[in-house]
Order: sequence, then structure tokens, then C-alpha cells
Amino acid sequence: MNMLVTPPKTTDAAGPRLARALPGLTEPERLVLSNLPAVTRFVRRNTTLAHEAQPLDRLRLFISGWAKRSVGIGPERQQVLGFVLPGDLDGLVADYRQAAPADVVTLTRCETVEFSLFELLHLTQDYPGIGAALRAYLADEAAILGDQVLRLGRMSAYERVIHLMLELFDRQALGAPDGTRVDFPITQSLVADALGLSVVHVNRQVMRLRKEGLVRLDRRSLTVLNFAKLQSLSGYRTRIRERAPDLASARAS
Amino acid sequence: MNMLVTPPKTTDAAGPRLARALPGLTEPERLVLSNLPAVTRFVRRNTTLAHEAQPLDRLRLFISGWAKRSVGIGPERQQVLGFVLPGDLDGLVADYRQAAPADVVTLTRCETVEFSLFELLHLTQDYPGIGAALRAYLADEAAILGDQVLRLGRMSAYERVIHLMLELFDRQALGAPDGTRVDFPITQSLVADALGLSVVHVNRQVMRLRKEGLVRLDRRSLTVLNFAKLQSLSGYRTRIRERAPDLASARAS
DNA sequence: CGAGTGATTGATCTTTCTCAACCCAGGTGG
DNA sequence: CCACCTGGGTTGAGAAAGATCAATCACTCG
Repeated sequence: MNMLVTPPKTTDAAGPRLARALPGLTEPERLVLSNLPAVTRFVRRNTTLAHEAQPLDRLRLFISGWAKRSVGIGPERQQVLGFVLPGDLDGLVADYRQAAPADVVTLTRCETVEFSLFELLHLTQDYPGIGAALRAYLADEAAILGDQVLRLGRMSAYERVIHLMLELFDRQALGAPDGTRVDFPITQSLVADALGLSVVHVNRQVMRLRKEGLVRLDRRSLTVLNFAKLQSLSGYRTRIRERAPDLASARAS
Repeated sequence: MNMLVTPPKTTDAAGPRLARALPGLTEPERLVLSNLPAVTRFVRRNTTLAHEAQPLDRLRLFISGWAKRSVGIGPERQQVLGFVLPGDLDGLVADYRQAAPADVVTLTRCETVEFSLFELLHLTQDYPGIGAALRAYLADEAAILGDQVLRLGRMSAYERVIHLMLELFDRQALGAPDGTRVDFPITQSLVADALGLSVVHVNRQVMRLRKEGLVRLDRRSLTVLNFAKLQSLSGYRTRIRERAPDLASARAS
């Protein structure tokens, strides 16, 4: 399914992006990551990149576009574990579990960069800082998953919607002032699958938030109009870590 | 609060336990872990070992007893993210996040072994296999958290209770035949906080499972009477990895 | 222009919660 | 030894959040 658009080796543009996605690397570590062979791909919307329970041997860095991680239960039910945003990695957990823990499906057209997991992990032997960065990345992912549990367990539908919006806001524009617009290329039906709610009920919460003047939401973007208020309504606490200097600016022209 | 019962250094008994908790280590790696200084502690029931948002500098291995990871939201609401069982580690995520992502509270009297996180991570520089094992451990934890999301998002109360029981069964007696009894030292109220349900409703599901002859459950133990049936009822899939040769046999006499 | 997707709203039904008892076992103080 | 107290479990009844069913609308795309 995936369309390979660029030639197999685009070493010069891709490596630095990976180095940028991982926190706290030293200069030599960044350098060696930059030289890691990489393949840039452009993937259509609605493409399954990884099947649940199917082993993966490559690490995928998202440059642009969104994806979801989801698990199907029964014919009509699916649970979205979380969203993959530009700058996020996918495929790191797979190696240790021998199988991807969930399906990964693109929600928009995506630009991704693929690395050999084997080669990357081999580097950790000589560059322990890379191993540490990978652990830090896993810890970040766990924190985000923990927030997902928080939402689903004890929060009302209203709180869940707010909490998720704030997370997705923070992951794109941490600390930005009220009125900032961020991407929101997902349907309400997808939000419902993430929050364990029906589409209808999600819509009612969104309508309510609009009437209250707390957010603006159209087909592709979200504007948070009163972060502080939303924060106190949902008990949201930032767990997102500041990312290295912005990823987007490093995109191929 | 914690009572220090044993003398500060019990190097000979504790280290091997840590080596045993981590998957796929080589012999020299096991050896060096065995020599890591360690402190054995016996902790009373209901002791908070780690506060949310408070940094941690030590890794804690549970030898016996259970604990919970929980996050409070509001005065009366708490969400249990998961349970810590004998053989599990706590404190690994903390270092990378600078803060524990949740409270850790003992549910029974616990025997734990503490290691310096700094010293352990220092070892990863010379023994990359240890770093890999830590990543594998983090990946395992993420898989268990993912299952928790699955339960909370799209499952009925009945399914949630079954699914959790099977997870806790597998984590103690993976692959054991029907009729096997495992520890279950947690109250229904705690199960409710884990599954995002009210105590009353949890009780109704438990009653139902008893009437249907699928499980036996008393104050401290759970007997799974028909694993296959329960599995198909809840869609449960084993994600637990086989542990190294049993931990209990290594306990100090 | 017709088809399909996603959003929106109303009406009704179901699951789960909340409140309120009551029971039982184990521990404690007199 | 007993009366009492407490934590946990069990059950019933009414209330509420959220699901389901159904219909309409706006928009995009071939």
C-alpha cells in the first residue's frame, strides 16, 4: 500500500530529524544518528502501517501527518489508544514485545522516515546515551498512555473531551497563549473511539464547549480560547516534555 | 514511614533477584547486577512509597506483596493505573520524567529491594544489554497499560472485571490450568477504582461470575474455573511475557 | 448531480451510579 | 468473655449519564 516516492537513501535530511526527536543527546550521538540510513515515505490517508501482533523491524518517525494506534475488540468496536503526531516515533515497543501492541493507521497523508530498528539498537552499544534517550522516549509514551487511562476511568464525557483537547494542544504548542490554533485533523467519531464514548455524545460535549466560548473547532483545527478554565474543568496537568527546536522547520522544502 | 528491618547491605541476596526480574541478560550482565548494592525493606500495608510528581532516585523491586499505582482526581475520585506484583519494578520511569507519574501505595505488607537508579543506569554504559532489558521492561509496562485502556474504553462492566482477573491471573500463573488459585489481596473497592466502576456494580459482576461458575473469589485468592470461556467472554489476549525461573524460590529463608 | 462522509439534533432506552440498608468476620477495649 | 466497632461485601430502588435509533443538513468528490 505504501507509496515509495523518494529514492531509498535520503541520508542527509532524515537522520538529523531522528536526532531532534530524541531528548538529551550529546553531539557525537546526534552525529552518528544523522548518518543512520533512512528511507522517506509518503503514505496515503487510511493506510495501515503496522498490524497488531505482527512483528516490526523498523522504527518510523513521523514528519508530517497524524496516525492513530488502535486495537479492535469485536466487529464493531475499536479502542484508540492514542494518536501519533509529527515528531513522534512508532515501532520502538515492537522489538521488545516481538509484536506491535496495536494497529497503526494513518489519519491523513503522512510523511515518514524509516530506520532499521536493528541498526539503531546496535548503535546503543557504543553510544549509551542513545539507549537512554530511547528509554526516555518510552517513558514519555507511558505517561501519555497513563493520561489516557485517567480520562477513560473516572472522568465524565465533558471532562474527557476537554482533557484530550488540551493534551493534543500541548503536544503541538506547549505553553502557547490562548487563541493559538493547532492542527486537529480528526473526526468526532475518532475522538469517540479514543474516549470510549458515542459520536453523538462527543458532539454534544463539543457543542457545549463552543456555546461556552471555551474552544473553537472546525474540520481541521482547534483553537483553545481559555486554557486556564479548561484546565481547571478537566484537572488537566501538562505531562508533555518540551521538544527540541521545532521539527517542522527542518522539513524538506 | 518505611521500617528498615535488615542491615543496609544485603548484597548477596538482592542483586540476583534484580537480574532475574529483567529479561534476556547475558551472564556477565547478571553478575554485575548481582553486585549492585541493595537495601531490603519490609513495608507496612498502606504506605505511600512514591508521590505523584515527586522525583525518585531509586529503583524498587517487589519481592512479595502488592501495591497500586494511582492518580487522584478531585477529592473523592482516584484512578488506579495498575497493580504492582512480586517481581515487578517501580521507579524506572521516574528518572526520565523527573517525577513519578503516579502515587505508589502498598496494598499489603511488602518486601522490597531498593537499588540506586543512578548506579544502575551507570552500568548501562558498559553493559548495553542491561539498557536493552530496561527498555524491554518499559515496553512490557506499556503493553499492560494499553490493556488497561482497552478495558476502560469500550468494554462493559462484566467484560472489564473478567479481563482484569485474567490479567492478574496470567501475571502470577501464566498458562496454569483451570482450577489454579492465585493471590488476590485486593478489595472490590480497589477493583472499582481500577476499572472506573462503582463498588456496587463491581460486586454485581463478581456475583454473576460466581453464579455462572466461572470463578471463585474470596478475600485473598482468585480461582479461575474456566479460562477459555472467560477469555472468549472478555476478548482477553495474553500479553504477559514468561518470567525467568520463579522469583519466590529465591526469597531469603 | 448523486453518493458518501461527517456533523448535528431529538427521542427513547440501557447501563451504571448513587443512596440506603443490612450482614458478616475480625479486632478491640472493658 | 462479650459488646461494640469497623471494613468489606451484598442487595434493593430510584436517578443520571451516556448509548442507540432516527432524521436532517452541509460539504466534498467523482
